[in-house]
Amino acid sequence: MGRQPCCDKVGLKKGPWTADEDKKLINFILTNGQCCWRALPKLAGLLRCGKSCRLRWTNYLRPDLKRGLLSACEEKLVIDLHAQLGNRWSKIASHLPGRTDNEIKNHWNTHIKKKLKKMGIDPVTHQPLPPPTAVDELGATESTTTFEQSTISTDESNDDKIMSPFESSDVLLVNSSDFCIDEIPVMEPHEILLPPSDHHSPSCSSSSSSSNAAQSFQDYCSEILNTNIWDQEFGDVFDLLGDFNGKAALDFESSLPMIIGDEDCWKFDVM
DNA sequence: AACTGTTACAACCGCCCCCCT
DNA sequence: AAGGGGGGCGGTTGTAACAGT
Repeated sequence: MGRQPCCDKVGLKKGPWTADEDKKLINFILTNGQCCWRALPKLAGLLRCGKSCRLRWTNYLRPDLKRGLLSACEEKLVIDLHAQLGNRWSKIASHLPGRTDNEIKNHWNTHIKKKLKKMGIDPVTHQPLPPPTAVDELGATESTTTFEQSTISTDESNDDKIMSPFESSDVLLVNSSDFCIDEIPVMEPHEILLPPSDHHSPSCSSSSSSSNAAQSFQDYCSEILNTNIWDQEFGDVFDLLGDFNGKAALDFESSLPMIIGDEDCWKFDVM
């Protein structure tokens, strides 16, 4: 009855990952690349289920992740994309390189929802909220409107028809090979390119040329593993990775915007 | 200083989709 | 064409950190 669990949960560890587990996971992927997640924990010597490993890697350990709060421009983009895509966080994340669906979802639930409500905008429908009723003021009712009830279709087949907010006179820089989280390739460690380690600029700051950014993941991880980073904040470590360093662009597939650049390049009036 | 409430986010759960056989 | 398995996705939970009293 029902489907088998993704793994035999007996004896498997749950909860927060330790530095040692992280190290094992990174070491394994560094050596072997991403392979079958189900088999990975055993091969890597981890008492975790494959799913947990995948999540840990994609949401936290992946070297191309940006850390820290979403910038104002990213936030605007998220709101705009949410208006068009609804809660399809992975789709939204694919337009923000270095951000994960989980991160965006969390940020939406903890920050943006409240901001929109304060502004009198329904975070579900993106329409102006009706004036609060007495019942609302007692906090007894929460909006029960679902995204499906809104005017925006969530039908997958309509993805192509999504209106770009940048249809007018915006200058768009388009690069079809731009990184897209939705399409994380199975990479060998040597295929992962990183910015130089002296790149410490904060998010959305103007930053230096990326032309010298080629450093293999292998080199990078070796550096990390040799410098006892496991005693440090992970954020400090992956800050080495810097941030994206280019322009805002239009994603070919969906005609939706995606950030590939710094804030100065963000010329779109999203709201 | 101690306690309580709130916030933020990492991690888990279960369903769904897609690919392979 | 059907069934099964792996991976992806969105919703939810747990908990640490922080703020307020």
